[in-house]
Amino acid sequence: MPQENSAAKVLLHLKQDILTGFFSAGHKLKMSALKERYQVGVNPLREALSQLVVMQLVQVQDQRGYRVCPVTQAELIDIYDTRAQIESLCVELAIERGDEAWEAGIVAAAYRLHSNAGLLHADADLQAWEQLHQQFHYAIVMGCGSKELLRVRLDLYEKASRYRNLWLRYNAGHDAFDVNQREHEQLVMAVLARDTETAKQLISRHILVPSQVLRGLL
Amino acid sequence: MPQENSAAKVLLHLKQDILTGFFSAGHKLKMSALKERYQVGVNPLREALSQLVVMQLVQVQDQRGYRVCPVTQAELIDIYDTRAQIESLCVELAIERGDEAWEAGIVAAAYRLHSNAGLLHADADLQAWEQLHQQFHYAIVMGCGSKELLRVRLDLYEKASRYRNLWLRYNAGHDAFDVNQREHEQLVMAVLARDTETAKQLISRHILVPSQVLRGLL
DNA sequence: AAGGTTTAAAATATCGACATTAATGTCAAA
DNA sequence: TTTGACATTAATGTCGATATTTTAAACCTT
Repeated sequence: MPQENSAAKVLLHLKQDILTGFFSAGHKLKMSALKERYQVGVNPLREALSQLVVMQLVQVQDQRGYRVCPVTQAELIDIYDTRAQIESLCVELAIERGDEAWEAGIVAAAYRLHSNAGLLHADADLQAWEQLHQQFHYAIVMGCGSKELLRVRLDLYEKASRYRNLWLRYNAGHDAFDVNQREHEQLVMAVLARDTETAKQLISRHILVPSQVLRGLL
Repeated sequence: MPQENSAAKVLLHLKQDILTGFFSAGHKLKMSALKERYQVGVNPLREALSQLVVMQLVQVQDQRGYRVCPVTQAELIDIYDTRAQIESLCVELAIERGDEAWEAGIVAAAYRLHSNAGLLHADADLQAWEQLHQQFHYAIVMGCGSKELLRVRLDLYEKASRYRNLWLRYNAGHDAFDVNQREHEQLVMAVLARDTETAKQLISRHILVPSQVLRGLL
């Protein structure tokens, strides 16, 4: 059994706690509290925190410890705009480079997402739906075939998660999701038809709409 | 005087040592050797190494320590292709959004780069030229106005540095630089004329040419 | 009472040491 | 000679302790 070092375990847990909002933006991350919560010493904690600093989820002030990066409206807009640009780029390249297996993957992921639309109405499984949603969009962009580009995309996705989690709570039970479903269908059609321009416009809007909702919340 | 913690100092130094090739690809990074070289204990070292793992410059094998990420031709191609895409995107947005101050900055940076072309023939100052080169391209892309996009671009630039340093040594004294100079002039003209398509093609080629030279070296 | 200074408390950053795990070398048996 | 098991060596990962720095609280001065 590959028992990974405790810094890695703490990293995953702490990252989740930040992305889900358990530790809210600007919150001071005291060593004593973190030691208590994750049951590890200071050194693994500092390793995990150092990594989160690189991911820009945590700030470090010298000799003054760590705190969760604050969220701002300017950053929200920037992240979502950039995500829209990067995702568009991925879609463009995927349409250019994708093969038949890629097409099949998209159809399969779209089917799974559509089948489980019911998850949206029960708050408990919102995260499960989000995972299917994520897998659907990944099925499309993976066709670009570039590990680096997909990594950039994932970084931005995770950075946006803190904001998105707000949006998910806000929209639970709202009908914004119906619009969402239609957008997915249109996107699949445009992508499979290799209609680059339409697909790029659709994916861009798909990402930017929640951002506009969120602006009102900050 | 803001005496930053030693992990941060080690990070900068170690990063340079990896990017410049002092620690070559695949090299095992033993704690004892690093302690000796940077004059610090294991904990600051582990912090710095953790951060480099996130930056994908260092790999960690559990209970088997750290080693410099290997370089492969596949990664080289992917990084440079992605850089070309991202830089094109930055240029496109910059042309769309840039103002007069942005234009002035480009002209100034181009002038400085052109004036110091002599640095190319003396090996000692190759890094100085590279810095001017970097500032020139930054002057162009900064017009896009997106911190996130510029950060992505910087990440890729740094990841490419290991490969680029090979290229710089290989090309020292060669006439590939003359071509380089002409490319810069053309790029400035296209950008200032707000000719998006030409500018994108030029910047893409500008990035991809060294990559093709490097393929032969790996 | 307001403001600045000193003192006490808490938190952080680093080191040294220890337990655990992997790598290396040795030796016997096939 | 090669192979496999065992012992030795080396390196990693973690914790507790310490020195330094920041934060706060109390105190004195005006």
